[in-house]
Amino acid sequence: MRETLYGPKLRVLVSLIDQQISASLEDMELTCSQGHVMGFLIHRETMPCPRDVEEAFSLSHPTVSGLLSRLEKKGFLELIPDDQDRRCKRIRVLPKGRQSMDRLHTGIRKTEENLVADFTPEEKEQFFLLLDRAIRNLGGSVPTEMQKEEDTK
Amino acid sequence: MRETLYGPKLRVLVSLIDQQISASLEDMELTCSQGHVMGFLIHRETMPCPRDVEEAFSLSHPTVSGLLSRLEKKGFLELIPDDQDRRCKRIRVLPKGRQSMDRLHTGIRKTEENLVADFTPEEKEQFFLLLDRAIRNLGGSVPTEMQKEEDTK
DNA sequence: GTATATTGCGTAGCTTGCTACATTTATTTT
DNA sequence: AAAATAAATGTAGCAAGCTACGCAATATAC
Repeated sequence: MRETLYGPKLRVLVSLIDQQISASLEDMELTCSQGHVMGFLIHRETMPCPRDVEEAFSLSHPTVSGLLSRLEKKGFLELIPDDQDRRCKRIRVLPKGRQSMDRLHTGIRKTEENLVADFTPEEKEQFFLLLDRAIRNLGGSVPTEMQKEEDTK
Repeated sequence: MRETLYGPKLRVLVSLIDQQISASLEDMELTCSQGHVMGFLIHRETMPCPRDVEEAFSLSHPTVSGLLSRLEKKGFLELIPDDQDRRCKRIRVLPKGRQSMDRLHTGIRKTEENLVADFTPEEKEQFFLLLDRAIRNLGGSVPTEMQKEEDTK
């Protein structure tokens, strides 16, 4: 009867993913979190607001606020007040932000590939489903991330 | 053909685990990280030094330093200069620290149970193995955690 | 139409992680 | 023995996560 803790394994895994993606983003002045946010922003045709980022990544609004303001300071995006709803801000990705896309994508893609390098297609699918169920078991909601708009429920 | 990213799911899962364990430790004035460190410290018969904590959790020394000083401030432990080697400090767990153990263990256990609440035994085993393989695929080593001293290599 | 929620965001202040640099003590070289 | 190296910790400063509180704008209730 061995101690079977998932928590520590999950923690290590996340930190390895972070390290690997950060390394690939190093020369772009982007951290891993910032990279993911940029990835999300670039894939939206309508200009998202901070709230959308919160929901996409299950982050609190002060965290998102900090991320966006740092990205703005570095010239990756602009925050523009919305005329329709003056509570909201619209996020406009600037050229510098758009340039980061390729690097980011290959970084994430490569890390994701490495992660499941020796998995069979069935195991990949299984891993996916188990993660989703675990998230729901803890009362969380599965991140939709990079999905196209139509299948976001 | 949908985008299949494991990273975001893993991130969300870790953050849910943290929240849940933290919640169970709330009335002990302990955070999740502090709880884990206390768990480690209590299971050592010889008084550990900060360096041991660094290695056990793969944390940097400033991080450990911060954790320990907060735990000291709250009366869970004492940091005592070592006479043999005056560079080192020895960590003495105080009674208040010892009392935290039960709460911590049930907190972790309950979260772990919730996580895989609707998993069949086979799925639990599968999840385990997939996590281990993913960690190895990214060049990491599977955490041993809370092991007894004799089987720590 | 006014009163009351609700929503979106800002700020303050905390913990936890990091890197980089400094300091002190031990150890190793020479 | 003196000098150089290594080891354990301290400190500064940053990013990223959080909660709690506040405020302005919108939506809802009555």
